[in-house]
Amino acid sequence: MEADAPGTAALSQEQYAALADFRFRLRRFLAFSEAAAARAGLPPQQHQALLTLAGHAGRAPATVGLLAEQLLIAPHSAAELVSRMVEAGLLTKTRAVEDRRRSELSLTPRAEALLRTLTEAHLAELRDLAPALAEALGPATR
Amino acid sequence: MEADAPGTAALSQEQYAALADFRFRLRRFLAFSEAAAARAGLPPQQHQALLTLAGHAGRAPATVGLLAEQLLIAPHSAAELVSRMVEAGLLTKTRAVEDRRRSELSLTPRAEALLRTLTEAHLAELRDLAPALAEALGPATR
DNA sequence: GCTTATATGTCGTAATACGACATATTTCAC
DNA sequence: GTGAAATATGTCGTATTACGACATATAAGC
Repeated sequence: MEADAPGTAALSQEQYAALADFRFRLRRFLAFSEAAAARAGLPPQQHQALLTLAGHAGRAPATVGLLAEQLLIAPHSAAELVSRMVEAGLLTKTRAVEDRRRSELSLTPRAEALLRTLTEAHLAELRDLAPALAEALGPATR
Repeated sequence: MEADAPGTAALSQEQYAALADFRFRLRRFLAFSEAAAARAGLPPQQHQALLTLAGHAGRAPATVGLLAEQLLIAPHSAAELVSRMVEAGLLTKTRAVEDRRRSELSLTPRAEALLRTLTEAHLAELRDLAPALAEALGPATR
């Protein structure tokens, strides 16, 4: 029973409320994150770029294209982002020797220090928010 | 042991990777959401406004200020958003009788139909993503 | 009734990702 | 191995949207 066609399904008030609540909690986490980055003098996307690169350490050298993939932006947008970050002294860019089309990216010491502080704050915040977020995740799907 | 001062704490490679993974999954969910809204002809923020209002149904009439609060934007930004949505035929705005400063908002039938479709798609997507998201939430805080 | 606070609204500005386009390098078919 | 196609990065002008600074209308408090 209750196999309503799309557009006919009876969505309950509770389902709207639960999904709205989930998105609200998400927004607050993201707002926390942006505020923390701003306090560190970083635009939010630059923070995400640093985190992505740090999380990728140990694997093949990171490139502009990798950043685009992970940040879900177009390659040429990643190129612009990287260019701003190099200018800000957060990244260094080196032409790869095996494939001279690629630029290999790495964090400067300043970027590493900023990211460490930010990551500590985020892990602490997530320790607080994770239970409620996970909770909000459940009801939305029932 | 290991009560390092901020900025000295040893963040493991795993912690960076886990947090990066969590944010990546979040981005993909948000990208799904934006794409779904776009398919429905809605800017993402207008979708969130509709969801917020629908989730609020049954309580005191929604106002521009409520929207600002829930979307974490400034009241005057919410006013602009609402104005665009009224123009798009998604919302109706009525001056409240008890307090003529307030505008009470409600969804048009078209908005309700769009939101229903979108919400169905989101609940389905979350049914898929919730386990992995919840999983990614845990390791990041350990 | 006068001051202060609240709710909404207007306008110009800033930030950033995009589309359209361009260049350099590599790969692949032949 | 050479030309065509694919890949990786880059440039520039544009669009979108939230903001700051400012403004108006209404309400509340004394």
